Amino acid sequence: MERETGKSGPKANGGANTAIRERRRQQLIESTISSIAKRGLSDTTMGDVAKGAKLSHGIVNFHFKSKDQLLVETLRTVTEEYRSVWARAVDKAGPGVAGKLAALYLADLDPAVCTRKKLAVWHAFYGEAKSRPIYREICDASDQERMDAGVDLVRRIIAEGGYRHLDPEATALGLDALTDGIWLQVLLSAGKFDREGARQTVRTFLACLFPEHFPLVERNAA
Amino acid sequence: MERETGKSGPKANGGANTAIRERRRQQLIESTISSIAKRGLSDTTMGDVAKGAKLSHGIVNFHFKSKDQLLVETLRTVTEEYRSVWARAVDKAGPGVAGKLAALYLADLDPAVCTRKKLAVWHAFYGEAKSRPIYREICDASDQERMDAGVDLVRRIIAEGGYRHLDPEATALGLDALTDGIWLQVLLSAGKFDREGARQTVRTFLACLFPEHFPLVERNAA
DNA sequence: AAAAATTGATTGACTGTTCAATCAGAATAT
DNA sequence: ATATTCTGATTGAACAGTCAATCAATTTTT
Repeated sequence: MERETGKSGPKANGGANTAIRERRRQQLIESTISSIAKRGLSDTTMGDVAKGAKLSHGIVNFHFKSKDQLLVETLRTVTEEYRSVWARAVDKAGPGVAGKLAALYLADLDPAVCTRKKLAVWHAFYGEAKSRPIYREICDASDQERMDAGVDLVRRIIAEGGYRHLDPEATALGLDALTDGIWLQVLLSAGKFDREGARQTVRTFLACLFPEHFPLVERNAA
Repeated sequence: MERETGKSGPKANGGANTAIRERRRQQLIESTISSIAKRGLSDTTMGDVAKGAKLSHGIVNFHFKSKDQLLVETLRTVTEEYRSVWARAVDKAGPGVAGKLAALYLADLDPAVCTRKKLAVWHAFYGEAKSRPIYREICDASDQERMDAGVDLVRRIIAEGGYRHLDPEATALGLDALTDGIWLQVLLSAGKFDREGARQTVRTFLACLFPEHFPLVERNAA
């Protein structure tokens, strides 16, 4: 039955129902995130994922070649989301270096990425990064990009403020470590995370590093 | 070699050869650490552990009631080791507050704890902390103790230096985050970790926070 | 002789993957 | 328009493999 002749064109049904396909994939990835956050990576089964997405058992392997691929794409999704959050934050910040710098490092505390659910996913993969090089590759690209952005801004603020005692790479690495560490505290703290407090801490550290750019506000002896 | 005769009492052979028993347990825990670091937590099997310890597969369940218990005791061991490292470091440091403070936070970079193997173990458990409350309990005790020590020292150094703009809890939390974040970088960096550089970074942050206590050395424009 | 360790086998539960059958919706043909 | 055909999406069951745990018989160590 010659169907592909005529208007259908070459890719005919190749991109058949891409809409529903993509929605299902998103749905399953979302369910994977939830399951990892709730049960951990090792206790997340294909059945859990399917059930969480309110789909049948066998469907996961229809949309994803294997469990491994599902996990990889889940990590990729979360990573990409994070990347876009900090990139947009830096972009939105004013033209000043200090503002951009603060935006970059405070972006880690954005409610869109700084939730226990998301952080549980990150760290679940971190725990296996050593045995699964692919996990590292995915994160590395994002991390490197952010690190470069940080070093660039730090270098510029050092030039502006004459902070001769600071090394750009080391300082950016330290600020990176600071926010990563705060993430860990969010993950391990039993829900009682003070976001505003964390933002204040980051600002204080920035103020101590770059006093010419960030005002050191006297605290009330509360 | 009077073992269970005489004084052993009622539990007779219950605690028969405690020495060798304890050595085997340590041996198996050590193997568990290596396996987690190499394969990740979810791919670590009882067989792997036994093989790594060069013991037979049936023996693991002889020394540990279950796999879960083995994992818990592994985490406990690593945690305890860490605790003793920083406690000793603070103790050994001179009487000055600044020295103790530096010792506390630099202890995280001690080669005894700051190895990818050990850090992989930590983070493997972190990834499942949410679903396994027992993991959190073990870490929490240690973390709280260290946090208290940090807050105490920070509070004293603030008093000494009149750093009125710093909040003790927030600052200690930030320094904690800094070293935790460096750990993460060690774990994810492909082996090329610069320990001395990390120590320098920590010192620089301390110097910016407490300039009266830590000299801010001018860097050579390298 | 008693404790510790080994070996091999076995059980039961669980999991990722495959697959035949069915469904739903749109395109095609009548 | 109606019937027919096609195809991707979905289901549920079955399969094959793995793993933790247990056990009995045996050997080694102390």
